[in-house]
Amino acid sequence: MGKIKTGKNNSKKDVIARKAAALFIKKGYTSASMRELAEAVGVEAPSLYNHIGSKSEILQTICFKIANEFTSHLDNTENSPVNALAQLETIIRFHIQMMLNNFDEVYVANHEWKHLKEPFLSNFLFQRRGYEKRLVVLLESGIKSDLFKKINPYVAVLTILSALRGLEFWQQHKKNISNQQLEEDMVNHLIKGLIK
Amino acid sequence: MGKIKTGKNNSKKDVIARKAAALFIKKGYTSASMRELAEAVGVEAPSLYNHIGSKSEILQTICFKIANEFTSHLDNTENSPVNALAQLETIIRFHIQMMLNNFDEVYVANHEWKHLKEPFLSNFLFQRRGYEKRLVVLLESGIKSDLFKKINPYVAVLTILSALRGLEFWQQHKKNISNQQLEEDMVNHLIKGLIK
DNA sequence: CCTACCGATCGGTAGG
DNA sequence: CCTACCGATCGGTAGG
Repeated sequence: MGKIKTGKNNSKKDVIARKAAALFIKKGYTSASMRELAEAVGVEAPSLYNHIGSKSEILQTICFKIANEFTSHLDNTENSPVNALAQLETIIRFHIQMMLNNFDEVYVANHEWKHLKEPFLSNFLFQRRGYEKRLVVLLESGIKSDLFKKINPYVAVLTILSALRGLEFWQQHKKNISNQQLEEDMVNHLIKGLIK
Repeated sequence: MGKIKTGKNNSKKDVIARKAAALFIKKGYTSASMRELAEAVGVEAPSLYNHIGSKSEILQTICFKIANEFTSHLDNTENSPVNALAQLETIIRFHIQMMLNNFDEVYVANHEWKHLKEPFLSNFLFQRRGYEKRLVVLLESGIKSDLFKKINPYVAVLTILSALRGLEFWQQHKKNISNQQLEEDMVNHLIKGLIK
């Protein structure tokens, strides 16, 4: 009875999604052709359409899956009974873990959302903007509580989110440093700075 | 004799380059068609080829112009007689100024280099990698001089470069804060951290 | 700088 | 899941 699988993670649709994410990273959404994707999956191009609706549907699935994971983690964090500094640290660590453990999908969501079709494009941007605004509120509350410096909270959120996004470039260096140390050093830098 | 112009900044080739950068941002290199570019310039598509060699040549010009500006600024900074902290601050401020003043071209160089053709792709990555390595050396020297914490220098460089790149997203907020203050807050955050 | 047009490739469908 | 194929669009050329 080898047919019973652990969840749906090995269905053809999931294989297509995984191969698509890798291909979108390598070539970009527009340059990645359905024929190339079919070859990676091991079928002819028209056969893909037995499992998916369209090329853009694949992109939508990836982008919103990731966006929803970040949003729901933020929901949980905001409801936790710790102060703004501890909440911010939790969020930073979550971003680092997402980058390290879901690299392909996070990368695609960060880089290829531009190619979403309406209304998905507007929905995605709306959701991302909402996420950023909630982080700004968190920073503001930390400033008011005298936990943080009197810095512009928009600039701080931009700086933090951008630095975290930069973990995309980490693959190259992976060998020289453990994920654990990477996380500690980055959290430390973003919160406490560079100077002794 | 109104034909004498200030430099070559208004030649048709420059107009094409500027419109192309804006179009590459909006649609991505692959999705931006030469027909759209022609329309933005105000000619028919085949006429573009009287001024440029190919679509990919436009991308090459943009990417290497920006890469060379960063590299030559780093050359100058390394030769200046100040310590590692002051050098790092100078570099950070230069990145911020480049993002604010040459937004379109920096954005294209950061996002669309993937579509460069060989050998340009390899050259570009080699140059960028060299730039990053020189920053790592600068960080290491600052750590040895006890100016900086004992943090992993690769992580610190990644964090700083990524945060600076994130100024791409700044356009939206521009109204609420001056460029001057943006620069001070970001320099402050990246060097001294967030905590009081 | 234009009109006319080329071969290549695209996402996707028909039909079995 | 395949073969056969569609209309649309691409970057670029010929020729004037």
